[in-house]
Amino acid sequence: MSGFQRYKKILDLFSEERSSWTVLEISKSLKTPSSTIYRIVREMVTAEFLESASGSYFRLGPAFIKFDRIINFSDPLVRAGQPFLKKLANENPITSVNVLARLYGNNVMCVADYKSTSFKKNTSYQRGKLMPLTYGATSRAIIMQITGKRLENLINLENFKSDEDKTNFLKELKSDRKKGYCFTEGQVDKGLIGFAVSISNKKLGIEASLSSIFNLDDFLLEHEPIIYANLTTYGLLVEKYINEIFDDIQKYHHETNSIR
Amino acid sequence: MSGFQRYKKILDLFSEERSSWTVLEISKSLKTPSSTIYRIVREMVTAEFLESASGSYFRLGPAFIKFDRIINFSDPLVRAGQPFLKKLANENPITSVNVLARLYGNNVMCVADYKSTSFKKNTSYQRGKLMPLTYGATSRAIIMQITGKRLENLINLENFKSDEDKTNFLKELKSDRKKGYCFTEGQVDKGLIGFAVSISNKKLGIEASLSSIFNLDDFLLEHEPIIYANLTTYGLLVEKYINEIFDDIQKYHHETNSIR
DNA sequence: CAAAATATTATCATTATTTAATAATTTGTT
DNA sequence: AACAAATTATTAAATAATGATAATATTTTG
Repeated sequence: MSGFQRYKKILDLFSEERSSWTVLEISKSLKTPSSTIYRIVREMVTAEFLESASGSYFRLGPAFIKFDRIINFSDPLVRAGQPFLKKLANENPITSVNVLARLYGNNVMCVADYKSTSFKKNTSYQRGKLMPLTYGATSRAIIMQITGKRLENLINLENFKSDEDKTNFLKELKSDRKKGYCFTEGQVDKGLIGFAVSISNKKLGIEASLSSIFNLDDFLLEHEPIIYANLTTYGLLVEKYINEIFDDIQKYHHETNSIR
Repeated sequence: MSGFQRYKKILDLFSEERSSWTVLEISKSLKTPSSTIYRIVREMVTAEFLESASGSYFRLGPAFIKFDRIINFSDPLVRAGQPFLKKLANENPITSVNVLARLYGNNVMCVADYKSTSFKKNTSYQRGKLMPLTYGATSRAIIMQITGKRLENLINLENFKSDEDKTNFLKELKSDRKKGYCFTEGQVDKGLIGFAVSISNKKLGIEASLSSIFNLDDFLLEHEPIIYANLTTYGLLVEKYINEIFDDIQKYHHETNSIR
């Protein structure tokens, strides 16, 4: 274990389910002597990536909150899309959760969410949550942008029950790509349905989606056209704003570089 | 530059104002050969602490969003306090921003915030934001819990304009400690006033505060008793819930340890 | 579409850091 | 105060990082 991995392995132990660890527990878990872990943990506490809690336990430190905030205020997708989520929620015909998600490596991650105040159920769609790659409209609207070798590689990482399932998935992907939007029912959370459109920006390397999630019970067929119209309109708006933000960044970098 | 510092120094370059850097820029800024930076950046991209953007720029990666989420769902202060912020906002006599903040090392950091929907002004009180140590009620309600040598050390890190300023600050701190709450006017944002109470849990090493921030223009003297009553009530409730969460954690650790 | 310019990765001898066993110290608890 | 647990300090040996340079990739441009 060397380089950044040394630190990453420790951080990866911390989860929602198990959010505090003692040095001895880490040491056992990573099969590394405690004197080594003590030194590494001390370093990370100094850097505020860990902090000591009660009873010789340690937990994740404030550095993550700080950097998350910086991303939230500077990530082009979040900056461009966040303000529209609430509007989308208000214009949807029924109560909804509205989500911006992105491809990160081999995962789909939700980067912003807005739930109508009257939406009751707990959902899996929350900022920071990793989503399954091949389930749900949110993810599908992202993968359907990807083609060729890269799509193949991504898909091969997933465990399909059978070859038939895989072929089916690819077929649906193709038809969704043609339609320009995705719809799925109960694939992520039971009793919920999702609609999604793609969002992308080649220059910024953004492969994302905008989606609205509804209670199946609330849904009537007549809502469908309004939902699609909203998603399409706001999807285009988000892409437009991403472009504007991209231009701003370009301009800024140009300026700061010419000053030197 | 060695150990975790090697990585931290790079991450610390990224800010709200300057959220993307090229390897060459990093290399210049840290006075380190680019071949070295290329290697380190590659490591961090693999670990998702950085990600490559367009035009050979890099920005902060999704790992921060993921870990922030884990903190948000597991930090005892956030878990205990978050749900009350909205209630506090609704019960306050005038529109408000309500904030949970914590001492982290030598800084005060806002860890959760809820703004009444009708609150118009932009404020400095947002999750992840570092607050000045000696300005504002939010910070003061935290520092007033600290005494002796530790208080001295903290205070000495701050630049007071004069010795008189420092003595004054300490005097006010003492009187606030007696009263049990803090009030300040326009110290952080112009035109805003803040009220705060302390929140602490010795076992968990939490030194925090709960505060409500109002527009000076909205404020009438008759609001004061209600504001204090709300803050005090909810402050105690938050402490109670922190204790319950602490007991849960204890129990969980006891169980998982005895299984082994 | 080829050539020039940039960006990125690979190589490797040198230098510096990390490791982990053990001892020493500090901290917390009855 | 006495004990146990947690943490830090000290080492030689093992390992990894550095940075100058060369080799590729990738973009940009004429």
